[in-house]
Amino acid sequence: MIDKLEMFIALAREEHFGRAAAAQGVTQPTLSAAIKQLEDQLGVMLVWRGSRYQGLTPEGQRALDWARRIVGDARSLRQEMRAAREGLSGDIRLAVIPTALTVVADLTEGFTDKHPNVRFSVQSKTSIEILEMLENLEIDAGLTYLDNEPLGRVTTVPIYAERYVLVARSGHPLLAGPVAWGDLGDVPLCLLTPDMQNRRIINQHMAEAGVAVEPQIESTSVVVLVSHVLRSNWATILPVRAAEIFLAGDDLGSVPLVKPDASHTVGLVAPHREPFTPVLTALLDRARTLSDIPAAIPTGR
Amino acid sequence: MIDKLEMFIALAREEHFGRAAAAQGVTQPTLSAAIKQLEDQLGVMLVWRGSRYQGLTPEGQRALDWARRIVGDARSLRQEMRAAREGLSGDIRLAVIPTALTVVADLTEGFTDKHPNVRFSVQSKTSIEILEMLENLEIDAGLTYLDNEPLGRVTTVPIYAERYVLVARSGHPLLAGPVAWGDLGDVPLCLLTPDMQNRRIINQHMAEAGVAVEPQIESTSVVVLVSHVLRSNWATILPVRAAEIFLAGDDLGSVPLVKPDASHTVGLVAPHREPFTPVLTALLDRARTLSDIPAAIPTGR
DNA sequence: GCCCCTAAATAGATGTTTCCTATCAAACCG
DNA sequence: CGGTTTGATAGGAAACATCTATTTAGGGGC
Repeated sequence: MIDKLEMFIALAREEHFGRAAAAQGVTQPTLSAAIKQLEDQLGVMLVWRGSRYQGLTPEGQRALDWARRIVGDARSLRQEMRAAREGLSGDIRLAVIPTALTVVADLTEGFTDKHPNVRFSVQSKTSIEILEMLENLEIDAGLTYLDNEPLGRVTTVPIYAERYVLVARSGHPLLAGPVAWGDLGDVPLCLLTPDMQNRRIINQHMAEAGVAVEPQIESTSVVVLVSHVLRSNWATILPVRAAEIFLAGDDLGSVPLVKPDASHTVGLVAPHREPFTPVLTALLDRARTLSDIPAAIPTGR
Repeated sequence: MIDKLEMFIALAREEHFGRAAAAQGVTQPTLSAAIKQLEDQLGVMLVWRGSRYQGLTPEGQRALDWARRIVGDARSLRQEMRAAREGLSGDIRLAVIPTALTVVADLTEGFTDKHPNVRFSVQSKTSIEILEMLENLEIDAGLTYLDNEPLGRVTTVPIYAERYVLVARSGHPLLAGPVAWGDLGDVPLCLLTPDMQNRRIINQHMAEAGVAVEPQIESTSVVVLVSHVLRSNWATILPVRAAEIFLAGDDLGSVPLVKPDASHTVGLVAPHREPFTPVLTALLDRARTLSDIPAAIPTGR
């Protein structure tokens, strides 16, 4: 039964019998049969049938919610029993927005010493993808914005308030002192792509300051942005925590972006499933110890 | 997997392999094997083993919590799909304290007209048993006190405030006017047994009024109490809602018990499992429409 | 309009799992 | 110390799951 629910979840996620089967490590006929059996046992159609996958029926949608719960709880049971057997162990699968990637090290610091059998798997995703993956049980927790766009039913632990700096090559004229959002009108910028919430936040602040956003370079990767900034007179806008790591040398400089002093909370999100498994509890605890780290605003150099 | 969790729950409830097997409709070796497989899959011992059942290990206890959730959610899934298929249908299993038995009719009234395929199964239990059965998934909802003793993690819908009357044969001298708890010192009483919360409430009020509680007849059944009262000069103390049904004829009379005007809330309790199944939602809604019924206090006749 | 390609369903074979009956071993009780 | 209760074990039949191979059904391209 639980196996079949897993397959059903995979099907809803992949929207394709063959891919869902592959994801579950079974063949396509096996998955087809499992879905059919599930439908027989529940006495309702779950999937619109044609010669190809055509989405879930309304009942299928409701069943999917229950399936996620049941499968999630079953995994929690197994995980907790393993923790009881051999201490904290296993994988923690994290998905993180690009601008918070450096914060993962704060989370894992000390954690891996205390729990050597816990492994982390970290992937960079958009905030929307993070919430989807959380729903689909593809990750155990995410690191993303908490206060900007709706989250759904999750547990959150705020970790820090994101503040923004303009980053440019050393000697860039704007690095002389604080820059207002409104001053960015004709600065050539490299920014994240608009599917990133960080970019939408920047768009919003610039729109409020009355300037147009027309970046010359867009990327899903902060590294791409920074390497462009290093080569030319482009500038980029980054959260302090994301910029710090690139500011160690003398090549780059940063100044705070003011008017307004924008701030958005970033933190850990986890499925709201009481009680939490021991590993997740430990991770949330670790996040809580971090949650007082002040987001220092460095000045330009 | 879910079947095995069901067997595990049954074992924890029955505390006996043979009985648990019978309760699940399987043979004892099957249940033994299921528990062993569960232990193998989870990699921990769940049950203390000797030549007989010796309780759950700590891991078993934690696993039991998860098992209840998973099995409960799986049942909810099945129930909701059946509701989607053929409208509201199925059994609602209720357990009710003896003094609230008459209120069940208020709950079912109108409900069975609207949902002809819903069947009710009602059993009379103590408030403690009701909570246990709720935990063990043996009932879908209970009707019991909400405000007196701790309930645990459940959803509650208050329905009415219980108020108490003294019930005696017509012509009994005490029926002349309101009776204070303190006046009951040497009245011969028939009361519920002390495992009933109603009796503990009565004990408490009488103790506070400084009189001893020494009933001559104790029973778990209100009918037994009333039939004794009908035959002799005994009196009994009942909530208004429980007494009403016996007061239609001229044989019995009742007077309010005052000083203090004791009042305890009675209502529906259901497992807290979001989202609720359609049947349970309907039942809770029905209870909410009842929750304004004033508990009228009749005077003696 | 026809053909081809992709996607899902079906058929049949094979291996695994489940669950029964029968029996055994250990502990408890008188 | 024998009888009884309780759970574990063994062995076999039935049910189930999963695979490979094949068929059926749409959809798109030409």
